[in-house]
Amino acid sequence: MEIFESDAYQAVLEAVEKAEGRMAPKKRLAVLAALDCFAEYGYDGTSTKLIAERAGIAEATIFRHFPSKRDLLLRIAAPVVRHILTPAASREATELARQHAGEPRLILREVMLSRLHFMRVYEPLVKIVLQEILVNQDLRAIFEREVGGLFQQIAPIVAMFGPKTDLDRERFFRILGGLLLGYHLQRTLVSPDHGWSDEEEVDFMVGLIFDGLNATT
Amino acid sequence: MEIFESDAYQAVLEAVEKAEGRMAPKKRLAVLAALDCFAEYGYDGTSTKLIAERAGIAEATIFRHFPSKRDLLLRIAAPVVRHILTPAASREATELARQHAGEPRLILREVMLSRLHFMRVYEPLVKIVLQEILVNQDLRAIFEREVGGLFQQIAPIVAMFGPKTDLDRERFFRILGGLLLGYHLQRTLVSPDHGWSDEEEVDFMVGLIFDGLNATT
Amino acid sequence: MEIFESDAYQAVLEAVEKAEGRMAPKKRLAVLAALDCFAEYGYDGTSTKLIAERAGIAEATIFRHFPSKRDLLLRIAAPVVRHILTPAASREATELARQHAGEPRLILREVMLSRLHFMRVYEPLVKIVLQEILVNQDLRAIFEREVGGLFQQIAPIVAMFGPKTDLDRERFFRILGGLLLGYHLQRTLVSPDHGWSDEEEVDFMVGLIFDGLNATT
Amino acid sequence: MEIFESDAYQAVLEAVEKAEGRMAPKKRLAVLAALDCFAEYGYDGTSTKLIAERAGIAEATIFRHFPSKRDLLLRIAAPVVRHILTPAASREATELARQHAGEPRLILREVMLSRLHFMRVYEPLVKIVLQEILVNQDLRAIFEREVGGLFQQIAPIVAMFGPKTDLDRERFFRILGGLLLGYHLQRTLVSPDHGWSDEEEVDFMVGLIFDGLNATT
DNA sequence: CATGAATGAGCTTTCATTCAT
DNA sequence: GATGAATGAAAGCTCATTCAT
Repeated sequence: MEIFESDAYQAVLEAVEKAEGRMAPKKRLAVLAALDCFAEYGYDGTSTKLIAERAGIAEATIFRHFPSKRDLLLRIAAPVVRHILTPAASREATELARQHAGEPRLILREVMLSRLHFMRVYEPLVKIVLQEILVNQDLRAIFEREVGGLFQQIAPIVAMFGPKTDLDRERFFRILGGLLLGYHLQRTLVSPDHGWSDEEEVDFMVGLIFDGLNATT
Repeated sequence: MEIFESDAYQAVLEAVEKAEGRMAPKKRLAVLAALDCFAEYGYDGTSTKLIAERAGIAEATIFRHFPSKRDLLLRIAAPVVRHILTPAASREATELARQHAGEPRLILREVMLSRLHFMRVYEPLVKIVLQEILVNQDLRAIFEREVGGLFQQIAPIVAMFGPKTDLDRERFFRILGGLLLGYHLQRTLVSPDHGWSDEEEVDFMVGLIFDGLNATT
Repeated sequence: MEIFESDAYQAVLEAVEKAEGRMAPKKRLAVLAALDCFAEYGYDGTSTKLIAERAGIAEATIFRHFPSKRDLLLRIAAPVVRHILTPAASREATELARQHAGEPRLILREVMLSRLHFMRVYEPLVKIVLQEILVNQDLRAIFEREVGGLFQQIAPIVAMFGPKTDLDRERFFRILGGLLLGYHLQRTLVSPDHGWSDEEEVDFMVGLIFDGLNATT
Repeated sequence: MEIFESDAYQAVLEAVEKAEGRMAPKKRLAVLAALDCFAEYGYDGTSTKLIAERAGIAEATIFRHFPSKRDLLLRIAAPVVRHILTPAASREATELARQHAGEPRLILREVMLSRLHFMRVYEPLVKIVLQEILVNQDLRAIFEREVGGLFQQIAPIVAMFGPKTDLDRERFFRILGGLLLGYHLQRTLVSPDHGWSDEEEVDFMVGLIFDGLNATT
C-alpha cells in the first residue's frame, strides 16, 4: 500500500498511535485508508466498504478495532486536533517568545510558518476537519474546547503584538486563522500547481498585519 | 410553512427562480426544504425523504422536478454562486468605485459590508457551498469559474488599493476572502450570540488592510 | 415522427384502428411508440414515460386513451392476433385450396410465403407476442383461442397434405409453426444482414416437408 | 424448501456451481429462488424482494453474492447456455457419430432425444432464456457465441446427414432448432397434459427430416 | 382532447453493523 | 486478530396512475 507512505499520512498515523497505543497492522491500514477516503469523499461520502477495500482488509476488521464509523472519524481527527494542535502550538509559541523577545515580527513569522507546515503535513486531516466541523457536533465540541484552551495559553503572547482587550485578541486570532486558512486553501485546492513559497507568502502576510497593505506592496 | 419565510430563504428562492423560471408551488417548497435540510445536516446527511417531509410533499414530487438529489443541490447552489455573487458584486464595486473615486477605504468598506450582508442573507447556502466545495467537483468547477470571472472584472478596482502585479492582486483577493470568511464563521458558528457589529468589524479589517495592526489597536 | 412510417408500423396501426375506430392523432402516436418500445425493451422493460417521450406526447395522454398499460399492450396485440391472423389465414388457405386443388405443394408454398410476409410486416408485434406469451396469461388465452379456431378451420386443408388423425394434424401444424418461427427468428434476429430470399427458403422447407432432406439437398 | 428439490433445479444449481465455485448455503437458495421466480413471472416481473422471500433470506443477502439483479440472471443463465449446451452436446454428438457410424438416423434420434431431455431438465431456464434473449443484449451475445461454437464443432457430423454447403448446414441447424423448440413449447406450454412420448415425437420428426411427410404418415 | 403536477407503492441497491468461525 | 456471511433499515429513485385545469 505505498499510497499511504506520504509524510502526511505517517504524521497522522503517529498522532493517532499516540492515543491508541501500538496498533495492529490491519488497524493501521484501516486508519490510513479511512483518512484517505474521508479526505477525498467526505465522511458521509465514504462507506466502510470503500475503506475496507482501499485498506485491503475485511469490512468486519474495521469494527473489530473501532466500535463505529463515527468513532473511527473522531479517533482519527481528535488526536490531531487535541494533542498536536494545542500543546505543540502553545509550547512552540512560548519558546519562540522567549527566544525572540522584543521581535514580534519574527515570532509571528515562525508561528505562521510552523502552522502552515502543520497544515501541509496533516493536509488530508485538515480537509476532513474543515468539512465535518460545520456539521458534526462532536468534532465541533472538541475543536472549540481545544482552540479555547490554546487561546488562553497564548493570550499573553498575542498581547505582545498590540491587542489590549480580549475582543481585540480574539480578532487577532480570527484574522490570523482567516489568513492562514485562505492561503492554505489556495495552495492546496485552488492553485496547487502554482509553486508557492510559504516564506514569501508569510512575509507578505506578516507585513500586512503589522504595516498594512500600503507599506507592503 | 412559516419556517421558510425568512429573508435568507426567500433570497435563495428568488435566485433559483431566475434560473428555473416560475416554479410550481410544490417545487418551491422542495427547494426551500432542501435548503433548510442541507444547511442543517449537510448534503449527505439529508435524505430525500426528510426533504419531502419538511416540505410537506411526496418524495416522488422532488424527483419530478429534479432528476436527482445531486442535481437538486447544484440547481440550488449554482444560481446563487453564479448570478448573485458575480455580476452583482462586480457591478456594485464598479458603481462604488465611480462614486467614491479616490477614497479606496470607503470603497473597500462598502464592498466588504455588502459581501457580509450577502453571506448573512444566504447563510444556509454559504454553509452548504463551503461544505460541498471541498468534495463536489461540479460545484467546485462552477465556483472557480465564477470567482475567476469576478476577479477579471474587478481587477482594475483592486489595483486602486495598491497591488500592482497579478500575483499581488490575487493575494489581495485571497486575503479579503480569508478575512471575510473568518469573520463570517465566527459570527455564525463560533460565537453566534456575541452581538457582532458588522460595521465595527469591517472598520477594523479595513484599518488592518491599509495600516496594519499597530496603527489600528 | 418519421421513425414510425415503416410498413410494419402502419400495418399494425391499421389493424388496431379496425378495432378502435378512427383514432385521435396523439392516440395513434401512442400506439406506434408503444409498439416500438415494447418490441425493443419488452413489456416490463418499457415505462409509460418512455412511450410518452418517444411519442412526443404527455404521459397522461396515454391514460386518456387506454385505461392501463396492460390494456394498451392487449389492445395493440389482440387485433393483430385476432382479426388478422385467423380469418385472413384461413380464408386465404381456403381460397388457395380451391384454386390449386390437387397441388398441395403449391398451396403450402403460398401459405408459408404469406405467413412469412405477415410476420415480416408485423415484425415488432411478433416479437412482443413471442415475448409476452410465455408470461402473460391474457395474451396466452387470446392466442390459444385464436390458434385453436384457426386449426379447426383449416383442418380439412391440412388433411390434404397427408395427416389423417387429429394428432398428426396437430403435429403438422406444430412443425409448420416451428419451421416458420425458426426461419423468422434467423432472418430477423440472428442474421438480419444475410440477404434472405423467402422464396428460396420456403422452397427448401416445402421440399423437406414433402420429401425429406435427402431428396432436397 | 422442498420446492427446490426437483431435478431441474438441482441440475441448474450444479451448472451454476461449476462457474461460481462452492456456494454458501444462502447463495444457493438465492439462485434456486431466482430461477423459480424468473421462470414463473419473467425477469422484470420478479422483484428481488420476492426472490428473497421465496428463498427465506434477506434481500441484502442477494446483493452480497450478486452485484445486481441483472447479474444474477446472467450468472444463472450463462453457465447453462455455455457449459452444458455446447461441450456436452458436441461431445455427445461426436461420440454418437463414432458409435453409430453409417446410421445417421440413429445419431440424429439420440441427439434430439438428449436435447429434449436437456430442455425438460432445464425447463425453467429455457423459458427464461427464450424470454430474455429477445431483449437482453448480454444474454443474446452469450447465446450467439455458444451456438456459433457448437455449430463449428458439429458441422462435420451435420455433413453426414446430407447438407454439403455451409448455408445448407445452417438451414439444417435452424430446422432442427425450430422443430425441437416447437415440440418443447407444445409439450410444456400449450398442451402440458397431453401424455407426450418424446421417443414417438422424435421418431416422427426424424422420419420427416429424412423422408418427408408422405413417407411418414 | 390534452397536459403539468402530483403521488403511494414499489423498486434495486447501499448502508453500518453483528456474529459464528 | 481477522473474516465471510448475513441482515434490518434506509437510501435514492421509478413506477403506473389520478386529477384539476
